[in-house]
Amino acid sequence: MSGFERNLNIELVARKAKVSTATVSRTMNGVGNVRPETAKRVWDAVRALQYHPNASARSLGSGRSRILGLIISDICNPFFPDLVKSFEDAALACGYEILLTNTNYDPDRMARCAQRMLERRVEGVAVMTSEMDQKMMEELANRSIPVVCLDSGAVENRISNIRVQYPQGIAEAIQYLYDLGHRRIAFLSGPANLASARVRRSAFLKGLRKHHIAIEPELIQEGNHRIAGGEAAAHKLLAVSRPPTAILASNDLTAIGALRAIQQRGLRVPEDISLVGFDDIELSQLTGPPLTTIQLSRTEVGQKAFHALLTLLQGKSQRGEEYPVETHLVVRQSTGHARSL
Amino acid sequence: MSGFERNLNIELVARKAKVSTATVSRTMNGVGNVRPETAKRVWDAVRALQYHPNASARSLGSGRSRILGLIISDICNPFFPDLVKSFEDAALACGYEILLTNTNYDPDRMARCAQRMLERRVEGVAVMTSEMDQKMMEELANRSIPVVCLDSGAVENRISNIRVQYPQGIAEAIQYLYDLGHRRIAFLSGPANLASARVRRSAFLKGLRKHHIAIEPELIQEGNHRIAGGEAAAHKLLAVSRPPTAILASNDLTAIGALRAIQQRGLRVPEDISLVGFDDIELSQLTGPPLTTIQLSRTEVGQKAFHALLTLLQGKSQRGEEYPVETHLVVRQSTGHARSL
DNA sequence: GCAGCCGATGTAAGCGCTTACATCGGCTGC
DNA sequence: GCAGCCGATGTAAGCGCTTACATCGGCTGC
Repeated sequence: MSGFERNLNIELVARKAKVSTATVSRTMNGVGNVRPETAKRVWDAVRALQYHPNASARSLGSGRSRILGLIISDICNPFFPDLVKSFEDAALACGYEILLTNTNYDPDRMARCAQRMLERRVEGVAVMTSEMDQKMMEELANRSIPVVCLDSGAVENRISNIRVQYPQGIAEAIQYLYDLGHRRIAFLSGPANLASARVRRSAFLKGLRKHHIAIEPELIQEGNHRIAGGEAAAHKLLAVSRPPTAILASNDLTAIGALRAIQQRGLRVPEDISLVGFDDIELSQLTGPPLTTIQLSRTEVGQKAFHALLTLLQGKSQRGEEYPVETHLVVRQSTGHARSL
Repeated sequence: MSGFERNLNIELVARKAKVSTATVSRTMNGVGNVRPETAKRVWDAVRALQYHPNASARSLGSGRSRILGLIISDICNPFFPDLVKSFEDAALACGYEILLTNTNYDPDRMARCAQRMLERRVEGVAVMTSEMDQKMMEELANRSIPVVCLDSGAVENRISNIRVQYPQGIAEAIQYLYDLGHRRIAFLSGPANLASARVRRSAFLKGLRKHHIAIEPELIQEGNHRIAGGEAAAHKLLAVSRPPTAILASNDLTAIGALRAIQQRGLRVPEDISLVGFDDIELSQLTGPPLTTIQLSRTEVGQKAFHALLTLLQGKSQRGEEYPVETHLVVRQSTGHARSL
């Protein structure tokens, strides 16, 4: 109830339980052999004093932080909360704390994130953002810290990769639009400097080629993966001489922006124009009309990222691995037959 | 490039810079007097070795963790990301790390969150969720750790409170609906066990009384602050003998659920029924029609929470304070004149 | 010319844990 | 009956920092 006399540490607990600090430590950590009666005395003392071991001292003493780093771009981007949650839940269940940092799409801030990770001596890092920092990767490698990336380059020693199967879902979507009679299919890409945006774009181009549809540069516009960017890009798309009958967007926010632009021009979705998003964020079910989109499970990404890290940590394999995450078309109401021309 | 010889610690740096560890520490922390030439030698060594001080050792040595705890319910609830981001940005700018934990609306998990905070020796905690844990509050008080709550009870020693001015925005909304001719105004409340939901509800009742509108129990239904709950509650509301002409919802997700229910029944918003949400999450701009709602700035909440904590930490005032956050009606397209009966 | 001060730096204890190693009974097995 | 083992516990060093205190010149001011 009242204040504590000086510092509540393991020694106070040991004194109260009439054992040594080693026994307190062993009891609380469940290592070594402790007589049940002794353990009870220790736990009683812990409870009576409301003792919580100092995590810093624990890390320092054991040489293990039990912390995993999770780097994302921006928690306000609806892509991330699910991912963070699933990663965190999995990590907590295995006794790891997590250090979550946001890069805000800013290289300087990414460097700061990396520094914080290093200072905290994280045991592994999941880099769920494209802005990879080369210096950081080196420093992590120097310290033998395992890393899991998202859609990054090659798998290496202690570097695994979560590979989203973009082409799969995008091929499905194009096939679906093709079957509905669409031949003029536009693409609203993400920012060109974003790796995952580039992959989506090239998967789109590949899909078109497969159906022998000529690629018209004016039917590809660049957004920024945000609503406003999608809206602006869609307006450009709709202003061309022969507008598309269907639009595939690089992510759902872009698609939502496009939806707005289309409706602003007095056109209807899907009667006048079909629209397909990407990601399947919760929002995409709530638009009018609900969005047909390519589903990418963020929960799966988060869980796989954690397990990839855990595998590396447990040293089961020194070498990193690829972890594929599938994508699938989810048909809702923003797509329909191509308007006969 | 290659692996390090054993452990890279402050002593290695001191050796390389030909100074004592104290001088390295002083240089890196910018305390005490260090000759510029000496400081340069130190920084050169730090860079050359890619040295990052061990945060645990730092905490232990200095007795200060420089960590602030932030407890929220669920990062996937769209209320929180903005709050987290603004809190975190403010904290980082002042040299604090943050420990973010989710209670998942679960008392057990809340207890675990509290334990993690205590083990990490956070210097202050922002509890941005209603599920307050009494035991936790006591333990924090025992350790003289400042706390900032959201919409909680009284201000006490080392406990400040962010008080959202619910009545203000709700009164505005009811006045607005009243002026549009609405007299049968329904309320979709949040879960009764949630403190902030109760405050919103009583502010609603007070608003009705002010306009001498009788309170009909059947026009108040309980949701759960999620879309599905709002949908179900709204269906009940629309099934009564004399349905309302306007609905005020306890949060935007509930309103969105209600919107769905209304449209499912072939009714139009706002022609047949007006709808007002609460919170002004980004989503509320994207529904069809965009939602009239009562705005509550999560960014402001996050920033004020941090500054409240900082004030307590700096010991400017031992006693906690109240920090009001205003709410305001934002008129969009989900509200209109009451249908003449 | 020298006492005294102050800036610059070093020494070493201490923070609160973990854990290798030591110790010490009591029991097992021949 | 006793060597040897093992379970239970304690001792104390060590983890990597910070910081109080000590030290040591050189300069200031009379």
